[in-house]
Amino acid sequence: MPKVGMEPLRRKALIDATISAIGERGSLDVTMSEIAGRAGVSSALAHHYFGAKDELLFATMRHILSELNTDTRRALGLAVTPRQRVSAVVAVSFSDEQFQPETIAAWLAFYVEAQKSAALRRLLKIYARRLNSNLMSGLTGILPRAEADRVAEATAALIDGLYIRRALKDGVPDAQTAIALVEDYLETKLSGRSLP
Amino acid sequence: MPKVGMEPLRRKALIDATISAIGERGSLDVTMSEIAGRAGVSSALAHHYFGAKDELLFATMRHILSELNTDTRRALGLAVTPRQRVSAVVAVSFSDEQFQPETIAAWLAFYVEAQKSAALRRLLKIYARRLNSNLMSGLTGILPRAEADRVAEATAALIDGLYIRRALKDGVPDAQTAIALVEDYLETKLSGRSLP
DNA sequence: GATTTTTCATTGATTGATCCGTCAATAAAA
DNA sequence: TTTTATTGACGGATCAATCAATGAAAAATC
Repeated sequence: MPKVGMEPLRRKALIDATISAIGERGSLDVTMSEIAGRAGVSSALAHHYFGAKDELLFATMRHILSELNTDTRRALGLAVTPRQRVSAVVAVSFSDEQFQPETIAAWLAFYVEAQKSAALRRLLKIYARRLNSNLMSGLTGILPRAEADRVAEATAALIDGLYIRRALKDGVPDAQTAIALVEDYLETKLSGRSLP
Repeated sequence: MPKVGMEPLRRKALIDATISAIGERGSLDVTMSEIAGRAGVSSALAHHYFGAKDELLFATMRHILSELNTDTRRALGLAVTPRQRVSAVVAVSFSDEQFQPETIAAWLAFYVEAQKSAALRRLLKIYARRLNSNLMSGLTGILPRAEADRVAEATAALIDGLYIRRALKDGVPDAQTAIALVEDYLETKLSGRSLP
């Protein structure tokens, strides 16, 4: 069975297993054995490819954010008007790929872990900055700078808040409702406005 | 030193120590020894009064939510108009007592833990329901039912989102700005409206 | 008021379980 | 024969939880 070129396959399998394990258990308190087991390998192999648990978790978070980024770029590519850009960012955040319980649970768990790990914190700051930048790329075409800043901040907070509530399966259960809430907010802030 | 009636004092000290330990470390991964040490007692005593670590954590979360509730009731008591009731709820959420890094970090950590612990999940659901109910107690005096529901949901999500961002010390660092953001949202949704 | 007894407070030491990370060994391509 | 893939077993560290033992206040007894 041992064939060459297993590394990328195993890495992918282990990262997927990490997401599903974290998603099911709802926290980063998953053992290397459990993750490896889900990926169909021994825990020793997980250590072989990732060195330490920290690095596996880090790689997993990077993978999640990377997918979010890819999806966002694709959606932004299709948007034409500034208003569409804003909606595209929102839509992706609650898309089927991103708004899954497993992913959300992992995202939340990483948020907590970021308080301990400087590396994770850096990663999440990048996410936050990117989300802000993506929102601003649309908002600055509609609102004056200062106001755009505030709306971006509020929208980002709103998205994060809906995420966390989803994680607890409390209130706003489905993506449709979540999008509607954010869009409703944006509409009241943007309606009737145009480039000043 | 051993005197009678130590129990309530120790319990309080241990809960305070738990909050500060969690706040400093940023997660529930604190040992009983560390907590006990901060409270100036042995870990055996912590077990003596709380039985298990779970119960100490549970008691700590209950304490945090209980304080939030007390403050909210006081603020609501001073509010006269429905609009003031809404603002009171928001103000308390970001008051000096509630919006402290330690408390926020603990709150976030408990959010994650709630996915594992049914007891904690129940506690947080109560918090969510109470927050919603408190907001609605003002909003129903201003908006029609359906719309009030949506605004309450969005406001709650906004508050939670600002909390989580505060935990990461990213964006919206101070309470003033946070309150301004939420109030700005409320103003756009409520301005010019009155009981239909 | 002096004593004995009971209750409460407290801890050091220990146990048992969990889990990360390592390592030597195996097996199959290349 | 060298490289790559893979694992079982193990060492070592950490911790939650227990327990027997100690000391000191309070209550009961005389």
